[in-house]
Amino acid sequence: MNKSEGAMSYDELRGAIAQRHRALSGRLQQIAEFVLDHPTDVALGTVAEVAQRSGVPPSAIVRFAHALGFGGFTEMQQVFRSRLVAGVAPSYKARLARMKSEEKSVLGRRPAAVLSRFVSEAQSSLVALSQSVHARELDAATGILAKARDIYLLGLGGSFPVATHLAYVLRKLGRRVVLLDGTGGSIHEQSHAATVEDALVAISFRNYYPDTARLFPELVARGVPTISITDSLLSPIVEGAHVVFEIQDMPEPALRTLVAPMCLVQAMAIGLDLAAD
Amino acid sequence: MNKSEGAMSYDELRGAIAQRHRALSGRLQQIAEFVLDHPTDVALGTVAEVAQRSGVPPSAIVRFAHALGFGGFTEMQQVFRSRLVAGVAPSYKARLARMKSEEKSVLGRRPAAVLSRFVSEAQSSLVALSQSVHARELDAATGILAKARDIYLLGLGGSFPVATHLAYVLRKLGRRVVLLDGTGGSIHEQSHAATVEDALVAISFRNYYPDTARLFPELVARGVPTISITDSLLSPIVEGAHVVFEIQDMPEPALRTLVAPMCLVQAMAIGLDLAAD
DNA sequence: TAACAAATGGAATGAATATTCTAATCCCAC
DNA sequence: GTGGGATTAGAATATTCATTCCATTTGTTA
Repeated sequence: MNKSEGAMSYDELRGAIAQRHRALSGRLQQIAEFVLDHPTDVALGTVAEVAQRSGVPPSAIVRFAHALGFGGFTEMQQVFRSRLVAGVAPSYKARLARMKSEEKSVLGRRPAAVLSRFVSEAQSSLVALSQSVHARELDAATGILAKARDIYLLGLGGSFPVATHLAYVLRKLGRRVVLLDGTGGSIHEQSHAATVEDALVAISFRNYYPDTARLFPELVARGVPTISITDSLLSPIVEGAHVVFEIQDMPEPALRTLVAPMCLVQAMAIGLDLAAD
Repeated sequence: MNKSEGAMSYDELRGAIAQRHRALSGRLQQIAEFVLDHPTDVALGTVAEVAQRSGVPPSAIVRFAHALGFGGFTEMQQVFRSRLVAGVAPSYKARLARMKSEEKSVLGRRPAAVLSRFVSEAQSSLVALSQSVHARELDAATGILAKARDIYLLGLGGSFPVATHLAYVLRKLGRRVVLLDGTGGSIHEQSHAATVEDALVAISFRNYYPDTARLFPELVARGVPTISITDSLLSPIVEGAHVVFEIQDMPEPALRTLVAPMCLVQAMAIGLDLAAD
C-alpha cells in the first residue's frame, strides 16, 4: 500500500477513494461512500459521530483512515477540514468579478461562461415561477389529479422531458400513468381510452408541436379534465383546459432549460401525494 | 449578563462581540480582537491552540466564551464552525430548517408550500452546480462532443428526461444523436454501432439503473469517448469515463428536480455550438 | 466439511482536551 | 501606602476522544 500520502488536497483524496473503492472490503466501502457524500460531517465530527451516522463501529473509521495511508482519523480529517477552509475565503468577490468580466467577449463563448449564464437564467426563471403560480391553481390541479383514475401526459418535442419526468414521479408514487409518446403507433390510439374519469396534463411551448395541438382539443371535447402548462394564453392547449399554468419568458426552444416546468410538475406530483394522506 | 445565547448565527455573534468589546476587561478584549480576525482558527483549533496564537492562557479563552453567554469554548466554537459550513454549502441551513419546520405541519403539505420548497431547493442546487463544475471539465467535454461523429445518450429511469432534453437540443443544433431508450428491442442493439469515432454521454443517479450499469462498461471497453453525469464518484459510470461531472446532494429519486443536470447538459450543448464557430 | 485467512465489532487503554479551582496579581479608591 | 474587589495565570481535574487490541464472525480454499 502506498504510504506517505499525508499531504493531500481534498480533490486528490476524493480521487484516491474513488479509485480504491472496489478494492476495499465491504465495511470500508460503506465508509467510503459515506465520507464522499458527507465530507462536512467528517471534517467537523468526532470518530464516534461519524461512526454513528455512517452506521459502523468507530474502529472501522480508523481502519478506513489507515487503509488510505493516513496515520489515523485525525490525520485524514485535516484534509476534509482544508476543504472547509478553502470554501470560505476567495468565493464571493472573485466569482462575481469573473462572471462580469466573462459575460462579454470571446470568453463569454467558453463553456464555463455559458454554464454560468444558464445558471443565472434558471435562477430568475425559478423566481418568476414562484411568483406567477398561485395557490388556487395548484390546489385545483392536485384536486383533478387526485380524482383521476388514469393520468394521461401529453408533452412532445421540446416538452417531452417534462412529460417523462412527471410520468416517472407519478409512477413512483403509485399512480397510473399513460405517457403519450407515439411509440408503436399513433398518439390517437394511445389516448383512445381516456374518459371523463381520467385526467390529462398537457405541456407545450412555442413552437407548439403539431400533434399536441391536434390531439388536445379532442380530449377536451371528450370531457377529460385537463391541466395545461404552457407559455402563453394564446397557445393551442389553453382553450378548454380546467387549469392553466402560464410560464412566461421561455427562451427559444434550443436555449430553454426547462427548469421552471420541471419544478412545477414535481411540485404538483408531490403535492398530490402529500394531500392524499 | 445576558444568558441563553446558545443558538446564534455567526453574524449575530460578531455583532455581539463588537458591541461588548469596550465593556470587556483587558485580556478579554485582546481575545475578542483575535477571534474576529481569525474566525477559522477558532472554528478548527483547540483551546490550547487558540490560546497560544492569541497569546493568552487557555483559561482566558474559556472565560471569554463564558462572558459571551456560552457554556464553554466548545459551545462558542459551534457558531464559528457554522460559518465554515455555510461557506461550502450555501443551501444546507435554509433547506434543513425549512424541511424540518414545514414537513410536518399541515401548511407544509399544501401544494403551494411544496412548490416553494422545490423552488428553493432548485435554487441551491444551481448554486452548488456552478461551484462544483470546473471550466477544465467543461472544455474537455465539449472537445469530445465536437470530435464525435454520432453522439450516444444513455440515461434511463429517473435520468431519462435529461437524456431526452440533451437529445432534443443537440438535434436542433444539427448533431447526429442516438438516444438509447430501449424501444423496439434491446439497448445493446441500439448501441452496437458506437465506435471510437463517436461519443457517449451517460447520465445516472442513485439508484443506478441496472441497464445503465451494464451497458456503460461495454461501451467504455470499446473505446468510445465518454462523458458521465452522476452524483457520486463511486457510481458505476465513473470508471473509464473521460470526463466526469459530479452533482452532489441529489435527493431521493421521487423528490429530485433534475434542475442541475438539465442546466448542465444545456450548457454543454450550447457551449459546443458556440465553440464550433 | 474443515482449516485458514481476512475482516469485523466492541471493550480497554492512554492521550488529549476543556473546564474548574485557587492562589497570586493588578487596579483603583481612600 | 493600604485595603478590597476584580482579574488573571497556571496547576489540577474530569471528561471526551482516538486508537489499539483481541475475541468473534465471515468468507474462501482445499
